[in-house]
Amino acid sequence: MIKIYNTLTQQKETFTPIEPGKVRMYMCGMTVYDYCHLGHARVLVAFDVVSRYLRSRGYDVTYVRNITDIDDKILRRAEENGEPFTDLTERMIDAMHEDEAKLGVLPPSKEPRATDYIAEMIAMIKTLIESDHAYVADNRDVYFSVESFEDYGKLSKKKLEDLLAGARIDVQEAKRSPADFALWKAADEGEVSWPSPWGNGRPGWHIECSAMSTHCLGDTFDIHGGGPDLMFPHHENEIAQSECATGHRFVNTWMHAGAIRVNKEKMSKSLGNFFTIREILETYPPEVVRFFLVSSHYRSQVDYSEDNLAEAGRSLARLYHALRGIEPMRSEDVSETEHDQRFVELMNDDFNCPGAISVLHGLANDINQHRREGREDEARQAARVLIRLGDILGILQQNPDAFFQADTGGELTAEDIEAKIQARADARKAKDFAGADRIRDELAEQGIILDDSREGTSWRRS
RNA sequence: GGCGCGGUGGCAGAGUGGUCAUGCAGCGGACUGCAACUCCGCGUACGCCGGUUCGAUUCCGACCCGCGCCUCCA
Repeated sequence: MIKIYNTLTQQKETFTPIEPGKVRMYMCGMTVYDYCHLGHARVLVAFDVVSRYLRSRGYDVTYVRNITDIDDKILRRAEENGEPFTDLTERMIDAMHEDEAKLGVLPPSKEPRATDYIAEMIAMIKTLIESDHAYVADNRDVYFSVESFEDYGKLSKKKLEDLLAGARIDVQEAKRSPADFALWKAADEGEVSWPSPWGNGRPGWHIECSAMSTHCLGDTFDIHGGGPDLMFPHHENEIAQSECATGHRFVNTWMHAGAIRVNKEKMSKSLGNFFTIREILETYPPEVVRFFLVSSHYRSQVDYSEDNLAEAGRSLARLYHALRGIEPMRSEDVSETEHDQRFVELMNDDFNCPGAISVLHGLANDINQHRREGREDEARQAARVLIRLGDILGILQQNPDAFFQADTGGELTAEDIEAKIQARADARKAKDFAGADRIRDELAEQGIILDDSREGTSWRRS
């Protein structure tokens, strides 16, 4: 029994898919006008884990994550760059795919792009106009009439009168109500546009997600997720559009990830305090970044700092140490253990990854203990379980040596290091400990740490 | 101002009405030529004040502090 915290009801609920055995989920993806930052990575990883976990529990998951490839910010950036907006978006989509792959984020089942769904958006807008939920304004924009939907605000718990009273809402002449939002924006001469019954224009931001999710998943689907800052107005508006257009409940479970913070402030584009995934990957291995992200619950906010990332690296290293130099037993020879059960118990409770990681550490401890006491089979079995559970979180799938010895731009090659290790072994054999220690110290200065064991000496980059 | 979330040991971070989170760092011991790795062990943790209770970090209320949303942002 899986429980998920539903933003809509503000409580954990037992998850019951609409269609038994199948899960239909949608996540709001990126607006591709710039490189992804850590906040994006957070959401990407969080929902990647959700989909992996649900699949591991036997669900047939259809995971749709859109790409917003038309938007004012994109047009502005392309204009600044002096390039067609499609060049910009193609480049950023490629970059995003690269970043995702590095972080171990599996491709979604479908990745619809807004520009491929203009017709569906227009159809939906038409329906909304026909049912008086939307209107064509004097400036040729089409707006959704917020007052026509009595549940408006149910997700973000906002009251319409409070929103209307809010001094920060821009009162546009053309809108009937200041809280109304654009479904279709009329294009000026020379602007990027598509033909529509209301003249040339481009879609508003929110309508694309309603059109794409409905088209790919149906009027009602199981899970809709996204970043914390999408709850209002984006998701609120999606609900309004979709429920008015289809007449059905839009989404059963709403999931929102917590924010990444830097110095106690939310990492965001507007504050400019963001770190892109690629710049962080210049310093930290991708798996460490992912481990850092899954080390805290998806709904809680996490503080980005070098120290926290470094600590995540040390914690992950402990897990890989346990796996090093061991041949895991074949999966089919390892049945479910109490560690698996504990892991599932924790993950069933709203995807408690930090708790699940504690199970992984328990497994590492078991492996080390078994090996120390010569129980090779037990160790190999536990190693299999560790790798199997790690896979659900998207970690621990590398060869441990590859993890420890990944080239971080040091001057020494693996061959150099092996040669020095041999030289040290010779010195030790000759009881020249001073000489042996000198070699070890020299390597340490280059960031190479040696681990001796009965089987020999292994090395890793610090 | 409205709405929402959170304050756990040196740090990170789960969780629970009454024996254990877990990791990092630290300390002691074992192992080691010495280290590293590993193993064993250690540390008056639950913002503050009341209330409920046999018993509260966990439930209720007040208070203090921090954060988020209310505008484009994952």
